[in-house]
Amino acid sequence: MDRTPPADKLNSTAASLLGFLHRGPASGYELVGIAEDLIGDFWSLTRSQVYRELATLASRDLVTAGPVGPRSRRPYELTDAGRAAFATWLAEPPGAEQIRFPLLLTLAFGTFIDRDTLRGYVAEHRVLHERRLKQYLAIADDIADKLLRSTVRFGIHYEQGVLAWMDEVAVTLDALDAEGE
Amino acid sequence: MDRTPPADKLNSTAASLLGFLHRGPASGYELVGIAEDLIGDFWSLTRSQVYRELATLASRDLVTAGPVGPRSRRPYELTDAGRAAFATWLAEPPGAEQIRFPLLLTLAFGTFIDRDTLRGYVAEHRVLHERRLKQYLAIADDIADKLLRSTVRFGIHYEQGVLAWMDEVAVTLDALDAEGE
DNA sequence: ACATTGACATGACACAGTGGACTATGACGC
DNA sequence: GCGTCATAGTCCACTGTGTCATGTCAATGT
Repeated sequence: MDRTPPADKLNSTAASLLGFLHRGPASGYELVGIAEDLIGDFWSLTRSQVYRELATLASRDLVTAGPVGPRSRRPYELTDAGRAAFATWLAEPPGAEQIRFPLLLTLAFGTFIDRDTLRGYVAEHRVLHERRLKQYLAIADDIADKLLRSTVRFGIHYEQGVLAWMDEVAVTLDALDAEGE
Repeated sequence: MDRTPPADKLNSTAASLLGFLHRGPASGYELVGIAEDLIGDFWSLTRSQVYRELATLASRDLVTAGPVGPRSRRPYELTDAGRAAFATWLAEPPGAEQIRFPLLLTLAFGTFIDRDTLRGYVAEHRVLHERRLKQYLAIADDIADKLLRSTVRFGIHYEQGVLAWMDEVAVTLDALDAEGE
């Protein structure tokens, strides 16, 4: 039997860390911030996971840990092996998105809830999505990197879709009330 | 100090299981199938998690495990306590959606990839989203429950947004090629 | 009758990802 | 000097995902 070579695949968090480190050395805390800034709403890095992965990456020599700096901040730097591993990872086609949208679940159970409560839930989410859309629109044109800008453009299309859908839901809820009369 | 009462909060998988069990007794396998059918693309239940949660729910008497049936299938049934716990959970406003979209991450790292590869990634995803949109459109009008239908309507708005965005990305990629000339 | 195949069904496990609690450090205002 | 707050890292429990192993039953061919 051919024994499978180690392969040492990167998980997606590790891969994105290597990616962000191309911008220069950064600490775990900064990396979380960078990811949040750049595509926070469509790609999450959590602190715990980041620090764990950095430790693992360091042990694999894909990054090197610098000396602890000012605020006990420890910068990590990409190694050549790290660059190579990232390039390999990038060559794989990205997987499908995953979405978990509790509001949709709640709506699916809508028969168990009174309509005003549902309306309230939708309204609460609506303000959130309006805020996001507004913010995306505000920053999109200032992003120099066209591809990075297109990720924000995704956000714009997404939020517009969500808002249009919410309008529709409002109409549906009213229609149900009218029927129930 | 007021000691916090146990509260015994449900996680969202457990809650959705209780919700789906309102339709009648079902086994773990069936529950996964039901969830998949009803809102599969925007709410995931994985088998492992479902079986774990069913065991936990049973130990809390929120469901009762029936005798193992035909294909070693074990049906679970909602108890009154389960119904109550579900009602309590429903009264909490649903949290924000979370989305992890690897393609966006890849795009954010677009400077490290040649444009044709990117185009290929986008094209691959495109067929997937076209297929989904088509399917949602095909079934939406046949869903009797208006609220359930609105979850599919979400899918329609979402996929339309994604497709419009992909068109935009294609233009952006072409523009970058033209510049690079 | 009996083996083969394949859909159905459960479970075990390892790993990835999340969220909260906790500690410590240093900048800043007072 | 002292409190406060953002910064920064660590730990831990739990939730969620993906894969593998095992078993069940029906249909099919021989």
